[in-house]
Amino acid sequence: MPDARLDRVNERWDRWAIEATEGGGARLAPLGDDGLPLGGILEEPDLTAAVLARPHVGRWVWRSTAEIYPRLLAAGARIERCYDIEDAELLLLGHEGRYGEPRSAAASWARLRNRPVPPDPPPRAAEPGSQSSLFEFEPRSTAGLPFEALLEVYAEQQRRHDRAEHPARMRLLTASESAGMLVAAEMHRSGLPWRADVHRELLDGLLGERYASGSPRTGGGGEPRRLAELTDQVSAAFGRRVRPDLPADVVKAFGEAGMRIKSTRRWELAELDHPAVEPLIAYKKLYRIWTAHGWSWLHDWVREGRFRPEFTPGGTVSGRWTTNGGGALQIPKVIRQAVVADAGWRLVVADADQMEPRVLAAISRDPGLMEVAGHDGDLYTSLSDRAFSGDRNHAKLALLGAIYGQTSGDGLKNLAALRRRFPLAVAYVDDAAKAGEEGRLVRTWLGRTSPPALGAGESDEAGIPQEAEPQPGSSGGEFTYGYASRDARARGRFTRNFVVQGSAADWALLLLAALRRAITAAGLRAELVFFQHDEVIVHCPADEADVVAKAIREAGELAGRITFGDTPVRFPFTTAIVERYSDAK
DNA sequence: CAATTCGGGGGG
DNA sequence: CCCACCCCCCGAATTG
Repeated sequence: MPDARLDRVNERWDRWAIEATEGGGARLAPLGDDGLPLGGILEEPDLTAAVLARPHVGRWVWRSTAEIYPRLLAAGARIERCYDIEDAELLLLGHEGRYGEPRSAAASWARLRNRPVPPDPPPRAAEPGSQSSLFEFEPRSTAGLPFEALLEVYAEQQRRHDRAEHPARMRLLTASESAGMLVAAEMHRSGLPWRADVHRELLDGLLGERYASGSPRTGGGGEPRRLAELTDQVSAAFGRRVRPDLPADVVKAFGEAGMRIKSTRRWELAELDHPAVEPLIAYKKLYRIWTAHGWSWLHDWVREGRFRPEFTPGGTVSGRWTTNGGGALQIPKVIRQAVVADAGWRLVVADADQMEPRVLAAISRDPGLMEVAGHDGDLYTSLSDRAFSGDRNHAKLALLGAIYGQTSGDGLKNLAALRRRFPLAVAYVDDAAKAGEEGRLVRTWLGRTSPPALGAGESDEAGIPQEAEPQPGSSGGEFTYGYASRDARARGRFTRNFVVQGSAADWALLLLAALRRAITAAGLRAELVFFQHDEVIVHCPADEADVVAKAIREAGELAGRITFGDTPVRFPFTTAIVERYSDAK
């Protein structure tokens, strides 16, 4: 029971730790500036009621958002901010160069106390069509760790932020990724509006009806008529039965026709002059839709007019999100016709314009590139006017080449022009590449840190130029390019791209947080329903659409200032207010 | 037999 | 000379 002192802090303090207890209750404690509990620990019988009774709490500190927030949402308790201890642990470990150590709160506490560190539990697979992690309703929300121990872990994490290279940025990183966790849970709950009837019509039109018999995987029907026809056309072109879905068979068939190919990739087939090419390419496109986004996918993933993928903020090393199940970040363009707003509602589809080049301008502080990125207009056009005599495509390729680490082709010439005009920008990514080649770590603007090179740490070679490795099957005496081995160069391309892609992901977290807050503050019915690297979709009543579009643009600019500080770089969006996702752009 | 790898395609 | 970066998902082939 709360004593009088706790009742007082209840009113005054805005940071509380909380955990769910067995039977739907909660354990909670107000925290001081040092992250330590101010007084005792409270126990209350109803988790949701405990949260709803404390609207003054500005930040809820908990072990895992994915574990606790879905049930709060289900009970109608949206919260403003949280701090996700296990997510922060992952970011802090990375920053400390301890990538790969277990990130559970239990592991963190064990390290604190010099006890045996438990390995992380294996990630569970997504459950098709699940409303949320409802089957996790009761289980081990405390994960075997006493609440007091969890609080110790949190307090120590606060001190670890202080020791980061840029403490304020690191705090912003963990806070914004925690906000991302809230957004992820809320998007899962809202779901992307999905018209199964439209999807089915689409499939019937593209693939034709299904013949009887066939693998259940493909929706209880056999191979669709259109695929069977294309298989016949391919076979006719070769003069024998050929299975288009078996690369080995296709390679062999072309060989028999006197055409040697290394693979059956689309671009390679497109080079060939042969009657089988056209039906083959058509087959591949449709086959992909059939297997990955066909009737079976629809059955597995769409419930009651919504597609509810599980979003994982920071799911990739660079900080980009992943989704778990359903392939939500790879929805083919043609399938987007099935994403339709509810009656009287709209989809506001917003795409950040040339996000990565703008981020490079912001992080490198290159004066010329900041100038180019300081306008809302097309960045590549503006770039080409300055340095590529008006050739937009050359400008674009050069910039992307610099960001990706292009090593050959026409882009290299253009890269030289880029280097002359934007020396700081190119130096920024070159430095990141050099760090990677030398086995050093690099960080995003906010402090997300690259994983170490494989075998780094055991080797004394970090920082020492390595010899090129002989190619398998080569006769030795391999020509060496610069100093770095093939692996080191690959790593250089990775770290080069990491600082840009990752800093863009930093910005995207702030964008989502700002947008979420703006929607709430304006009291809109709008819901964030989709996020894909540089693109957001908000589902809202038609009369809110203009306000939402404006809120997105403002959130983009705000995210730019919060993430990168004082910068002239703009972060504009292309927004479309549509009823169907496929009508955007 | 299940688990892993390969080849191909989808997204940014 | 490595022939750009980050991913997910599928079926077939291969491996344990």
